[in-house]
Amino acid sequence: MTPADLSKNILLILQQLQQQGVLPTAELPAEVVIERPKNREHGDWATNVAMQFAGKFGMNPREFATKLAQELAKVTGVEKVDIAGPGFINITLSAAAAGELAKQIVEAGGNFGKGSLYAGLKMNLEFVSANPTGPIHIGGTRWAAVGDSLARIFEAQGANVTREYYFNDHGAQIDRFARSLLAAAKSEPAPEDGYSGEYINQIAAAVVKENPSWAKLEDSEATELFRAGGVELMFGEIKQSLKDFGVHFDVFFHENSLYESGAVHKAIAKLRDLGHIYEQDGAIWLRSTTFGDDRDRVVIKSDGEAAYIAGDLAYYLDKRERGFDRAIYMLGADHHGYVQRMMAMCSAFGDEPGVNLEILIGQLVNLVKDGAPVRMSKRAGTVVTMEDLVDAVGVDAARYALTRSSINSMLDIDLDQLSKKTNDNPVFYVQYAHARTKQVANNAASLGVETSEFDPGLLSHASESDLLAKLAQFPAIMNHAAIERAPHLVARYLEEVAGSYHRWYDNCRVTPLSGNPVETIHRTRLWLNTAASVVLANGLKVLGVSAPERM
RNA sequence: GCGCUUGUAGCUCAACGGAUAGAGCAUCUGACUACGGAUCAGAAGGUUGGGGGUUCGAGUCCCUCCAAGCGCACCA
Repeated sequence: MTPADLSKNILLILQQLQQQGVLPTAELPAEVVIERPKNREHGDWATNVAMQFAGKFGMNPREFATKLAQELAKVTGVEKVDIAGPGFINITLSAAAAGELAKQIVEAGGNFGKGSLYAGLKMNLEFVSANPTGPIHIGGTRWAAVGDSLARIFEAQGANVTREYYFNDHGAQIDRFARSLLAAAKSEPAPEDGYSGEYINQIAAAVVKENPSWAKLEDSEATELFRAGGVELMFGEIKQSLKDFGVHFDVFFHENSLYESGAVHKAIAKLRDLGHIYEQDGAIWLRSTTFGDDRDRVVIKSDGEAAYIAGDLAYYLDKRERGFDRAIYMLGADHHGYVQRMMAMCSAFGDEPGVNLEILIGQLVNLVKDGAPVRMSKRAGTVVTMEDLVDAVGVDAARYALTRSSINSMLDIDLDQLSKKTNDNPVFYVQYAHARTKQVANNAASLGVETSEFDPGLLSHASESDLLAKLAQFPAIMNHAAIERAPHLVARYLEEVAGSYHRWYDNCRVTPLSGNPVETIHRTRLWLNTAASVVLANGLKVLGVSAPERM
């Protein structure tokens, strides 16, 4: 008996009561929410359905709750139903009904926690998309961790997810990058608005090595040489970093390709046909104010060059033409000003904002040293890259730390904390719980405890009831995390599971004390131990964190 | 000035509009001749930034004020 089962049962009972005329006909709730009460005395599960819907039936909540409770108490596996406060319905399950779940989880294995919320939906999730003018720094690293987890969460709901990275390899910043490389090759100071740093020197040297005759070229040709070579090297480095971080992208999309293929002009032509393009002051404009933007946007500048948004138009159209039902962009808070114009663009194409196009804004990562914020600066040596972070704490700790907070909150990364390699990351708490499940299983095997028996009624200790209830919530957590686009919910949940598991371990032995016989209860607990193992492993996988057998 | 996000324990952060606001770290006190002590039990720690409002019920929704980060281009 899981919370989902309870929910279904309650809906069924409400329908029956209506048919019997006990309840008046009124629209039934689409879903009955079952919660785990914070207070143990309130039973195993609780629902507030009476308070939320009694009004619609013209009844007071307690009266409604009483009628529902009478029927609910008859359901097999339900031991006790109480009505509390303004109309909470508190449900206590029999130990056997609750314990049944251990076996279900073990049998579901890697599938436990999956759902069908987005079955068949083609999603394009674009994240990181850091400019290829330098290595990925800590901010982009956050999106790498969160975005990949989110993709896994969507996939667990049946979505077909394409992870995509957009390389801004077109336009002025790449020009600056190319000129910076050329300057470095000539041992000249970096251009005023250019890039500098050790990595620029290294890339320049690498391009020089590949093209020994570069110095004979005109500056314009040499710049092209350095552009192509530099961008290529940067791509390679970024891809390698992402791979080392455990993040796989299905598509690396090059902005430049939109210009080379004519997709930009095609997109503008389409908008022109739709009547949303006009000309003024020598420039081509998108009338985005029609769709809620606070001003119209220049698409082609008066000098004939495309504005940045031109690429975005073509890129979005390209995604839709590739068959994606939903294009999700993950952007940093410094880009939140784009949301309105992007949504306007979506509308202009005749699509539905928020459905076909969704933009997730995440807050930036702050660097902190000695309690004071520091600005990332190459000269001051305070740039923290993805590689730096991984070198300092490892992939598991890095991904976990970046994923366990809501993207709506700013994250402080403490430089000293990083270099200390401390044990205060909760990931170790969770991983240790998983390792423990494996060690317990090993001990059980060597002492001849097997899964040949399962008597769920024996899982009656308070810590077992607590652990079972916690495990039962995993599918709901995964569903919620998908709807809210919030991978941190999974991390927080795992910490709770780990806590429940550790407490259970402390109270209930899977292997008998030496000299004592193996009994049914030990064999039954082995199922629960494996169930905990399954949930911890499935959850850690969603976060891209390893589930070690020993630490 | 306008907009987006945030403000919760000493610190980092949780909490579908639900009951006594929770974890980890840090602090203090206990627990292995018992499946790994990277653990557990317990203590302490809060006017959820201030003030109004909505309702059976508000950290959560609305208004307002305060504070912080970010953004308001024919830059990318």
